[in-house]
Amino acid sequence: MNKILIIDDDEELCELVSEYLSVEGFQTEDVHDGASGLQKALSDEFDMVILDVMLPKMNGFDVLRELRQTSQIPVLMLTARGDDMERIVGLEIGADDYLPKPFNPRELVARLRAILRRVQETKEDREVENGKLHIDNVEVSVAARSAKLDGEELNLTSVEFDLLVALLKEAGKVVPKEDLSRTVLDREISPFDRSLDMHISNLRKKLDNDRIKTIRSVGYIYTMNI
Amino acid sequence: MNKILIIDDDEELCELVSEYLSVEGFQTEDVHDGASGLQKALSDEFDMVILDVMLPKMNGFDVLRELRQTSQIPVLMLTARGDDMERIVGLEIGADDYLPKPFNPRELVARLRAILRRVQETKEDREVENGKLHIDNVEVSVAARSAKLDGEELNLTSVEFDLLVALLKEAGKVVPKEDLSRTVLDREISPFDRSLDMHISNLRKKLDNDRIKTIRSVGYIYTMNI
DNA sequence: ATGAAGTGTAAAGAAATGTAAAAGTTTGGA
DNA sequence: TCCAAACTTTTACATTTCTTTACACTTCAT
Repeated sequence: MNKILIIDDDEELCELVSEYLSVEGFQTEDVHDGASGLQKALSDEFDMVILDVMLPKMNGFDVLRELRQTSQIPVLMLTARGDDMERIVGLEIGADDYLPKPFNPRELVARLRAILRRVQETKEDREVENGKLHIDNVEVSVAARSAKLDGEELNLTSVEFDLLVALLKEAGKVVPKEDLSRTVLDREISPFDRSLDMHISNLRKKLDNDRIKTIRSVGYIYTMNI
Repeated sequence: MNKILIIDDDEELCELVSEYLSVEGFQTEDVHDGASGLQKALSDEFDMVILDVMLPKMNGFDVLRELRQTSQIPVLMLTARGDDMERIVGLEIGADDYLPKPFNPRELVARLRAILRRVQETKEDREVENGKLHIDNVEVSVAARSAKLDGEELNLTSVEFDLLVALLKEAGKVVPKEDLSRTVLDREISPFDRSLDMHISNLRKKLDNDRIKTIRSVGYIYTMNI
């Protein structure tokens, strides 16, 4: 569930929006001036901010500028209809979108979802780019050469780590022993080489889930839920 | 330089926008119907697409829907002013933003930058500028031959410093012992030469993080937090 | 069922690594 | 020049990691 912070001095509007958003599956909280809005926004408990430009004490642009010093939280700004300048300034100092008042609540939701989707995707892209593999309860960072099971660091040897990565990269597909030997042990497999089997055995012990299955006379597969 | 594909049947508008965008530092190319627009968009040579809704042969929504089957390229849609429905549909099927026509070119640029900012933030993590290596909490100035951990000067010997630089330059990749011996100790490694291992051991003590990992029978790797 | 081939894994053996301490080398000042 | 401190390399041994061996067990074709 996404938590959204609404910063707007119009309490009636806040209530209306909150109601609509809760129907759409968002959790909301609203504050009515810039200073306390900024404080809340920096508190790290929200996924997104809806920010009005016209505010008592500290206007929306000032809040946004302050916020962007340290935070990347997505911000959708509410502006007066037709004021192009305001829209531009907002986007240039780091708003993710704006919506002119008065707005259609359906459109508000569509925009919120568009922004969240964007953020989510770039996060995933970044993870992939940096070599993160995340399958069910195991999480592997290739760059950090660390593997976690249920959030807890696994103490894997170098070969075990490479083996896990090789399997996770092809999760759900059978990986032939020949391939594993080449990528993990860096040599061709020979008829009585049991080294790989031993590493599988040790890895299974450490993972302690039954995800690594054997495909007789072919290789191994890391199975996924669903 | 970012390459932008403009899909709009209004050739005059395409030219105007292209001109404006080139001044702002973008490269552009324009096509005037949906089918060839889709083809271009899938060609992987653009960083972003500006897509008009009203198009001959294949309208903007159809193009977007097709495009989203396989591509995550950012798309900004151009819609008729005031048509909420269009905006919403566009966002829901995967546009990253929309802009109602007629639009202020400054606003177009602001929106393009906002979207690209989101997408491009990935590349900023490692700075390798003017002889400085900065990875997580260690910072090395090659020119000054100084290394800092959490802002505090590390008292490294000459070999330790060179070793750290050699590892940081390839952070996230395994550096073979042979290479390290050549670049750091300036000699070929021999079977029972343990000098490098000692320097690694001493460097690890001083760094006091667990970033330097061993890859048995290959070399060492400086791992990164992601 | 029966045997051949493949697999699981404990345990022994081999190889590589970690590191304290000794030995050798360099450096900078008196 | 000589010495002492700082640095590097070698030595030696403990430890870890990887491979091989050995044997019990499973699977599959006959």
